[in-house]
Amino acid sequence: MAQLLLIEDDERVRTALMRSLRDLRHQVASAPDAMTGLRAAIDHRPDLVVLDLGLPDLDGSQMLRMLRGVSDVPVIVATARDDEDEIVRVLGSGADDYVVKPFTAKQLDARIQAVLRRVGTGPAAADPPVAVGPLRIDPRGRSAHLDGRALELSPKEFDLLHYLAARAGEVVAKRQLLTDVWDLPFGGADKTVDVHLAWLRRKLGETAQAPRFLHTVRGVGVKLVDPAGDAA
Amino acid sequence: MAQLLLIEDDERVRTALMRSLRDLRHQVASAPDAMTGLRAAIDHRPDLVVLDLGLPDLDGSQMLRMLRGVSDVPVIVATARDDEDEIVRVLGSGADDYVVKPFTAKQLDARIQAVLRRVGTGPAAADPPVAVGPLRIDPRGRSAHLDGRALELSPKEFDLLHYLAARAGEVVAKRQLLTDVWDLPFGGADKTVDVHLAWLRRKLGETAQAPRFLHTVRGVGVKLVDPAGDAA
DNA sequence: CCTTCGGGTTAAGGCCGGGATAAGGCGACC
DNA sequence: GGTCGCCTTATCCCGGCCTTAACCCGAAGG
Repeated sequence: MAQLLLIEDDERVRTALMRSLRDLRHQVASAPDAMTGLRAAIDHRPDLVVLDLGLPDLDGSQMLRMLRGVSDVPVIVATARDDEDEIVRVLGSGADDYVVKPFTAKQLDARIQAVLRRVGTGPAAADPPVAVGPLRIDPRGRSAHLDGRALELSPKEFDLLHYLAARAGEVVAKRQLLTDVWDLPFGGADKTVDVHLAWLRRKLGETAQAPRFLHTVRGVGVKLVDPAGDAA
Repeated sequence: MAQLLLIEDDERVRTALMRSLRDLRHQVASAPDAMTGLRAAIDHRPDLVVLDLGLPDLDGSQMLRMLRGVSDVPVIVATARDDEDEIVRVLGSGADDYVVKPFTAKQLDARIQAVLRRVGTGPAAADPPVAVGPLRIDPRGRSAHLDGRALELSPKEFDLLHYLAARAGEVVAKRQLLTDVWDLPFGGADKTVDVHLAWLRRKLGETAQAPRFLHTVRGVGVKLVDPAGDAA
């Protein structure tokens, strides 16, 4: 959803984060050190930079100043330990937000969305409403309407519906839902997804036998389709 | 579907895998050791590298770092034994995924598809829809349409139809179908294929005596052809 | 002309994935 | 501290799907 630049020296963390952020629909470039990161920031013009503190070649505040010299791209810093002084210093140097390790990709994504919305730049700033046939979903207001009538959804139900609606027509595996919606990259029981789907179906006024939006694809997952559209 | 580089020292395994991966529509180059592999990675610029651990001349993590020095090509490592430490170490060194021997070509292909889709590079990232005459197949939504009308297919039926449609005009042996669609490289009864073909024919509105799409070639296998096209 | 073999079709049975409901735990809010 | 809503987990059930088997037909070959 947004062009990101990830500056992180630990290769393990870097590749894992890139992977997860791409799953969450971002375009991600990365750099292992400050100098490469600066060059990438100049070349790629990202919407936002995620900057790990404790880089080998430059300290965080210096790096921030150099970044700011290049552009006014918003920056989220990631700190290893919960060092209040450093956080204060870094926020004073122009960082827009911070996250403390360890954190999940979903948590970071939430910060990214918030920062982009606040600064009002980048594609993710919009977080646009989704419409699938008679179903309208407004992420900003966390409200959903079906045929003009408001749906009363629990938090998880809303997230699930939003996630599926944003990928309308595409089959999504339950495990994928557990990682992206539930933020459980490893554990978690598929059954939980089934239950929430059942609740959603009830509120959407449909049954599993006569689905309107939520079609289960046996052995694979579920997909949300426009009942009127031909494209399934 | 993608340009692969297979680095594997055991010649028997290497040739078998190359053959299977080519059956699954990949272009495969191979190398028997780390140094040849590095050169091939530089020369061929593959979309993805499949790297066997336990090469004679270099250990896995070293090899990974050198590969990463050459390019940011995604890597899937194949490990002989289920050594958790080694897997963790290797994933930390930048591998994108791993498979444990013994594995089937289909299992490896599934990993390849997943990795390419995740990193968003390579031709296989798309997993494009297939059209053969009036028959349209959408792998993302796992839906198939004939003359604009949706087909209700079971999971195996869909996989089978998709596999044949992606190879339209080409005769495929039943044994090949058992390995690539059923993932049964050794056992399995050809009859199962026959039964599924019969079901498919029924749903496609054709009979074996008057075939429209599915033509059996006695003693060899089946092929799916465009009824309108001259190419048979 | 008869045998053999590959393929087509239908039926039966077992397995497994998914639907539904209920109960329990947990945190939030009051 | 109490109450309420939400999420998770467990259990039961049902139905579809895949496999296997049996029988039939037609073609190829002796």
